[in-house]
Amino acid sequence: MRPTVNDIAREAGVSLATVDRVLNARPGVREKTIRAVNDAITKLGYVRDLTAANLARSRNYRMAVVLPDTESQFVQTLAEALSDAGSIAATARMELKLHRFPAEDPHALAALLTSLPGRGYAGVALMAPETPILRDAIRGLRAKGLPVVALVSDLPNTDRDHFIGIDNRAAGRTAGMLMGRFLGGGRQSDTDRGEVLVLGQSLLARDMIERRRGFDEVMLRDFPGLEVLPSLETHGSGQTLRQVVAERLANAPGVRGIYAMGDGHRALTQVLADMGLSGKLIVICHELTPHARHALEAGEITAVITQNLGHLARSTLRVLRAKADNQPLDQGQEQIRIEIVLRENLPPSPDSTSTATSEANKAAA
Amino acid sequence: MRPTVNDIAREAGVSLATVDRVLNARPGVREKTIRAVNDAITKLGYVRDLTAANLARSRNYRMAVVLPDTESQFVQTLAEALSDAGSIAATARMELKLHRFPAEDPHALAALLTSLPGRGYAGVALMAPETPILRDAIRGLRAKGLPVVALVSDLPNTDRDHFIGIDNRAAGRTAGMLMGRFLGGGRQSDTDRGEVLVLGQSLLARDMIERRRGFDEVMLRDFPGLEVLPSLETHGSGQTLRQVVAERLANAPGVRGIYAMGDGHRALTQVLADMGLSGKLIVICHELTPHARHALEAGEITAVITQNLGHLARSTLRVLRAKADNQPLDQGQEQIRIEIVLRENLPPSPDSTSTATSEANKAAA
DNA sequence: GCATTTTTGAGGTACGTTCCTCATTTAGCG
DNA sequence: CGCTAAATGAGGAACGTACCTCAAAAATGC
Repeated sequence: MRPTVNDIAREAGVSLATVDRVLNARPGVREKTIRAVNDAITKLGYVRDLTAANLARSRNYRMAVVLPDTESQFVQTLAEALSDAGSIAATARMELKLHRFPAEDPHALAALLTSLPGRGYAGVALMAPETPILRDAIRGLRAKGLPVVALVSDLPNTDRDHFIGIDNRAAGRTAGMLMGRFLGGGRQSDTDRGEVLVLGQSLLARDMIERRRGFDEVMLRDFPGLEVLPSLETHGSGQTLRQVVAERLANAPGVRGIYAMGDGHRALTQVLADMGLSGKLIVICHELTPHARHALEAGEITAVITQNLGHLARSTLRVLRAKADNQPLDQGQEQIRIEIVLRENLPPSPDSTSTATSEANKAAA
Repeated sequence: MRPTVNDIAREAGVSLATVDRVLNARPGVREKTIRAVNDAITKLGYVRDLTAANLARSRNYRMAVVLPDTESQFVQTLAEALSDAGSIAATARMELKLHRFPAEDPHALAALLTSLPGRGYAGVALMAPETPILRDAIRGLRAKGLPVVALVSDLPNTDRDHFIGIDNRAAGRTAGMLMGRFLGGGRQSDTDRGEVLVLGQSLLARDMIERRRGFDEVMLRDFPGLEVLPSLETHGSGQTLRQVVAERLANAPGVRGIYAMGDGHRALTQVLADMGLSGKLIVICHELTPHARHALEAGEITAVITQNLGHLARSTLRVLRAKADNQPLDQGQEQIRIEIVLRENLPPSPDSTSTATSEANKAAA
């Protein structure tokens, strides 16, 4: 049998109350006694039973997740992953509420954030671009004792407790290395000449900037024969994307690869198909959305750099809870990895994910 | 507030005892009453509080993990990951015991497995090659109600409840695609001629066979210009590896890539360095061991196909617990992905992993 | 309508913690 | 040494569920 607090008390020759004071760092215990209790703990190999502890505390975790109201498939998939993770975590006394804010309105976002503490939240996860007013709002949340976690895109100059997402600079470097190598680079033959097109939604978003920076870094250093063209902005519109890509490809016959830093896989594969270029270019893009999956399977996209959104969602919950409890994180588990997906290692489609809730219910019944 | 069993009883107009009977599928309740209770459950959105339930049951999960006593860095890293995950999971009433068996002795393994149920285990995870006697042993465990999970290498023809690991055939295909593309394949130029060396510990192990099969599949289909040489066996010995590789490379000047399906990264990079070939060949291998990390960083290895052992370890615990409780799995979470690691997306070294335990203790104190 | 079986209710104890209160002991200090 | 403040002990209630017993009520068969 595992030792309990009572065993510790007996072993240390103190009362249960004292053990409790030591365990929960309550004041009014002598150094010497604390040591005695800790010795007993290590001697018996006591491990606090968190289930019992949480029960006694009747601790529950109501968490807010704040996302932009963009309709992009990425944000949508993320929202689904989060709500799935939330409904599974319900058995562990967690509750997760999704909030949306108008993507281009920092003031609305700040107002929303400011209103959160009053609604009984124990923590906030947030995906948003960094603005001064957001910084203030986050400071306010932290001051009220709420942990704040940045999602997908970091907010390095704020008080946020943690960032959950990938290093976009490294992701860009990864894309660069793949692009260079796939184009036969590094072998100094004349075949590694050519041009590479880069697409981004908006060059203002920090993640896009970092990806581009990482991409350029590697291309310049390792693949000098390849010329990377200036980024084309799509502003999140498929229409614009098709237009600018078609125009550029028509004028630049030397283009052999495309690096798509943002969304818009469907528009991209479509314009390539229209021009009869499907499968003829090396196409590398980000985020394994359903469209990207199809395009990979069809050979229209060569590789996808992605982050596992299910992992990201579960990590968000774990990190928020740990921060709310002032507990340490399992760094290895919370590290979101930069995944490279080819057609060959495409994980099976998680179609069943959305039914996870109903399955859990069935089992409980 | 979340509804409790008492709320359900009140809502359904029955007693607490009846609700309990329904919830735990105990006999002696009329169909009609069961329906009333379930209606109340759905109406109030009741979710069973697993922490309280486990506490009441004083349920604890003592799990056995059985690994071969190989000294390979892979098995060692896996063992560490498992024991780390185990000590973290201790707070959730889980206890994990590692057992080793003589790698070449199926009878010793079977004897070990047969002795497990008596020792109070609630589940068994197992990494071992499939043999008839093992099949019987697993059947015996299952008959005694113990869930059995295959680790790393599947045991498809046994009664095992679940397999935790990657699809090695797909991993081989992934390696093949990378190898072909990195060697400039698919462009029909004469530069994609060349030979590829394949190394494996033993051609008998099922995972090696599958990797080789997947690799060949892609190479034949997509990169006909590249010739894949017959596998060289290293038998897990660095000595042998160095010898056979040196000999082959000396005799086959056309070799431009090496696919190492098994362990032995150190021996491989060493022989390449000795021959002045470091960084001159495309080298793809499996498992992100510490040596592989260094070699990646140094540019001696081009890419590593790997599975996240921390994830695998945590998944093992979750799956065993779910199986022991007859609960459904979160498929998305338990799916181990085939990861491609280049120098550019190498995750930060998890040096801190081994201190996770002490950190948790500190926090608890 | 009666006896019998089935179903339901009432109540209690337990799980391992947390977090109270109040009394008692001990240490520190002049 | 006595006084005060600090430290400790003793005990109990609570968290939400599981599981037990015994009695009461309802349904069933004849």
